[in-house]
Amino acid sequence: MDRTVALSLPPLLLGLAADLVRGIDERVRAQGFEDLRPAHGFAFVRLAPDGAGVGELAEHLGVTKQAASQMVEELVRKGYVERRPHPDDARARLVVLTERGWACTRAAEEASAEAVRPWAEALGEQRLRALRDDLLKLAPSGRLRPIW
Amino acid sequence: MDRTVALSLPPLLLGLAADLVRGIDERVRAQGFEDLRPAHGFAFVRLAPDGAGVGELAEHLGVTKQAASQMVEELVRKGYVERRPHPDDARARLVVLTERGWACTRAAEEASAEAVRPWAEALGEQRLRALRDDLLKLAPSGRLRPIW
DNA sequence: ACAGGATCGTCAAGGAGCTTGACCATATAG
DNA sequence: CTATATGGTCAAGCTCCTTGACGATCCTGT
Repeated sequence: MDRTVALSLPPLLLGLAADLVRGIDERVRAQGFEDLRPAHGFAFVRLAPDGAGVGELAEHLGVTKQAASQMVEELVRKGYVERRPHPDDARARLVVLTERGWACTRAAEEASAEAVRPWAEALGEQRLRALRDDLLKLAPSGRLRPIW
Repeated sequence: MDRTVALSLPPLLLGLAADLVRGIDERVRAQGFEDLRPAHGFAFVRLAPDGAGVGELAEHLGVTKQAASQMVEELVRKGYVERRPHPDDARARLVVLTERGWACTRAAEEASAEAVRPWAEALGEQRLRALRDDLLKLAPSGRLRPIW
């Protein structure tokens, strides 16, 4: 395969990803959530549906349980989540979003849509959909972790 | 524009970017460069052509001069770069790759090509080229910085 | 029923990588 | 030829992550 094409992809993709993260982060902060960083957004993704345990959150973020526990402690202190006793397991605790946590999640969703909007203008709806389909085929793992 | 498409793009793109970084990093390390992290690769990108000053490197990475200076110090200690006096400015120093630095750069290039190879198989050469063209239109800024 | 081991989560200490603030040396402008 | 701007470093501190140790609760085999 064409090596020139192959070698041009990583910088383009990583640059675009960095721009995207920055764009979303700025908008979310502008909505009044200035005490949050992008990493917190990745946590919310896991916590949003039904809550999760600290271990599950750690697995999702790709960090140790201790690190996840510390992040939860921070989010509790800032009022975005709360720890509840797990219904079936007295060892475990279920970390769930508070109302403020949900408000932030909605703001992040809106921010994402706005950050992507210029792409629709640049590519057209059709190619944007094709882009989505292509990315879907490349099957990224569920893990959303800031590795670099 | 279709909100569903818009909202599906960020996780896909970020997940793929994370996978890509991990894939390249693993291959580079496997080639014997175990004392380097992805962030060093971004530095090499800026240093490779003709070297650069600490300030320029800092700008490229999106960190303070002090942070860039510390990274240079680390790379000097590990033998990947060296500091030379700047020909025209006695204040400045030119940071350039050593032979080992160039070897690593070549290894990273090869690693990138290999990490992308599965994409060509999944999409076909034509759509991969279209993907490249689309990403090019979305004009990411030159900055390659791990923000999240 | 219960001993042995696995699992959930936290506490504590330490380290890597970044920041801010202060500072020299040199370059450039008025 | 002072006055200010710029390139780079030194030092201290902060943030987020890690490893290690631990108590509490669960599960499994006998």
